[in-house]
Amino acid sequence: MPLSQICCEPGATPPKRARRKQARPGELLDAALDLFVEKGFAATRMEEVAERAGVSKGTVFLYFPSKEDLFKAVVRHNISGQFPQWNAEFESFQGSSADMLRYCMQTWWDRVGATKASGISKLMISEGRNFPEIAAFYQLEVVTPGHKLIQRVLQRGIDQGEFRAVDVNQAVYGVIASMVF
Amino acid sequence: MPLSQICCEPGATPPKRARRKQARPGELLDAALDLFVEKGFAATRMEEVAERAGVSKGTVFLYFPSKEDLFKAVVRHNISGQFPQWNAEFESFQGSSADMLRYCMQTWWDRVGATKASGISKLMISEGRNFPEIAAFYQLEVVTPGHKLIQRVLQRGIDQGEFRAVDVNQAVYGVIASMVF
DNA sequence: TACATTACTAACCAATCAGTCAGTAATAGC
DNA sequence: GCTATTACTGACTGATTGGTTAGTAATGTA
Repeated sequence: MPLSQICCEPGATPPKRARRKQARPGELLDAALDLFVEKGFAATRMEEVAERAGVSKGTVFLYFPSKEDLFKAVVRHNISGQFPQWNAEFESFQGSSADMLRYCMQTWWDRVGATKASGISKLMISEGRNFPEIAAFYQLEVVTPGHKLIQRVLQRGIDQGEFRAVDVNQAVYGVIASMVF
Repeated sequence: MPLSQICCEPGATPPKRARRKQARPGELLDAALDLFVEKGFAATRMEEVAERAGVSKGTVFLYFPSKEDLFKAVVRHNISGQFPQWNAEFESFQGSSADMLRYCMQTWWDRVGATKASGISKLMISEGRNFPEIAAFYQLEVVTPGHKLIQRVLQRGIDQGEFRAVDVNQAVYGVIASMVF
């Protein structure tokens, strides 16, 4: 069912130019996520994003100033925007560090690994080199925070005598690798 | 030293428009390999290839009808063109299959893995999806023949009682993985 | 109903780049 | 030297696409 009909009674002629300021950003982000994951950053055209969201190309630029900004917004909306919450949960977590590590990994898997958003990571691997600006952004907002969070969990386990005192940075890569695969 | 001076005595004014039909294809292939590996397929411009080879853009299209054809020629020149020789060596190889496998892997490493050409494989992983025509070509001319060659070596070893009778297709992936990493 | 505001559209612009071609200069044949 | 051939050039074209903007229609307010 086309989006334009969701808000209208069946049979009613949908207006050609609906004004739905509230819903646009989310719909554009969803359309962009689909297309970026499916076709990559470079191959996704802004007009396609617009078409899939049911608006004209100009409207996309009304909500996002550039293609890069749209992509960044997609990453924030689907991945990095969750770090504050995760960090807060880390602070208040009461159980063992092993449970906490399991919880972190499970949460990541449910919210990112098993969703369309996982395609974003693959995308960065393949296209990052061609778009340094975006690669730097991804490093800053996803890679580094993720690394730091796992690091803190492992360090907590070591400090509390739960884990052996291995090299934390090395161990982080082990954890990440097991999630990527 | 600019290529245009190699063939001229020092001090002589090099002609602005040298005619060197013999040397052009090789020089263009070398320039293209460097740029494709360094910047990827999409990001490499034909005019850059021309510039690095010391000719104008038009000349590139004189020797290669399209960018895709240039890329295919690079792959053939650096990788797949060696399969006929490798297959011939397989036919006439007299030693043990284990030696043969070692020899295959060593040769691959010397001629491809340890050279710039290895960048082509990485390139296909990252850009293959955006250029189906090229991906199909690479599959047909590199992946499948390589797979088949290793398969034959392993099968020979099993037939002669040298190797255990494992699943050949699975084992091929093991061999390839050890070379890729 | 009349007017003001603004979400939205579509035609447009400008930059990029693969591919073309009319013309030029280096060589070959005489 | 003179003419024919052809390797080579570089200005051009056309298609693509990110981004702009003048104008339009939906909505709010009175």
